[in-house]
Amino acid sequence: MRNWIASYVFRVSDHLVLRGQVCFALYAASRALTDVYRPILDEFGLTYPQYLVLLVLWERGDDPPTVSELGAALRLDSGTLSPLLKRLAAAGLVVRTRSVLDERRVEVGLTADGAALRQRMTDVPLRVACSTGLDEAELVALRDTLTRVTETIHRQKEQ
Amino acid sequence: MRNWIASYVFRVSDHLVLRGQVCFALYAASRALTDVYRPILDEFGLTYPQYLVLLVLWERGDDPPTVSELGAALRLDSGTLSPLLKRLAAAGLVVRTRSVLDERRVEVGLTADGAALRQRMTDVPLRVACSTGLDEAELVALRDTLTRVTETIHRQKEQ
DNA sequence: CGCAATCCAATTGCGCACAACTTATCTGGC
DNA sequence: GCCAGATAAGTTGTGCGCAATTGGATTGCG
Repeated sequence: MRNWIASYVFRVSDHLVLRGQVCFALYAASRALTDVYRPILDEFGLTYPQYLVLLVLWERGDDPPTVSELGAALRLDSGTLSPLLKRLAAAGLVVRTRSVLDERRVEVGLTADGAALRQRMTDVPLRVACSTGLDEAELVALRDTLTRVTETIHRQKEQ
Repeated sequence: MRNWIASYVFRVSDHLVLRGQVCFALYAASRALTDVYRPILDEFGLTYPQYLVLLVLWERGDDPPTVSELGAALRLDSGTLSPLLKRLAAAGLVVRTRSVLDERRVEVGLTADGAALRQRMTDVPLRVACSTGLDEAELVALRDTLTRVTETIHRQKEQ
């Protein structure tokens, strides 16, 4: 058990073991954290990706992003966002308006209800962070490592 | 509510900021890594969850797991696994057989093709690990932190 | 100006994830 | 042996996530 920690690459390339791979750890942790969010977001009638969209809109304030800009922030394409935004609009949280200057673009703005939701959800990240069992330093380190991995991968793709 | 958590959440800027949250970093990194797998697994006609199922089957060797046991290893339920296993069976990589001792159970075994695939895929984890840009120590630390988070969350759920 | 190339959002199709439910089988208490 | 409850796998329905395509708007180049 010890010497396999000492040699991640060698062991894995030799034996293809599930528990030894970062990829599975990442996949499992991501779904586990979504499980923590689900009952909390259910109180607000939201799914996790819908909540992420609202995070971006709250952050943007008076400057409603286009579907593309939302996609760039969340790394999601129109195939995912179009129906998701339709559901947020049907819930009365969001309005979609064709840009006057460029009719290809659709601007995604908050309704009063959508904007008001922000105040009611301020403690959500706190509740989720607690469930990880990590302390502050570990949370920050984890976030920064993951962000670095994501950016490394995306940089490679652009070339 | 502990104070250290509050300082984690509010470190980067105010409330509810996308880039400041571990949850988004995890979600983004998981999808980014799946993006790395996609073209590689395409060569073998597999999706990422199908590859994970094969990892478990290869690891088990002569002892074919039931659908439930597969589900416990991957944290997936029959609603996900049943159709996935059907597709693996249609691809000729897997056979599903009702247990003789307990006819509720379905044992998932490898075909010759499914078993042979292991040899052809030994270098897959290496190719993916390289794309993260992390060194060996970082990979091991990341994997262990994520595994700890996942287990903490699951322990909380069982209570 | 003309029009091909580009861009943007939406749509289609497929494969997860997961909740809720159904069907078949098994177990324990009597 | 009988049956209530538990268990296993499958099915249905919803919502992502992403590739590929479509249709309308815009840009740029000659």
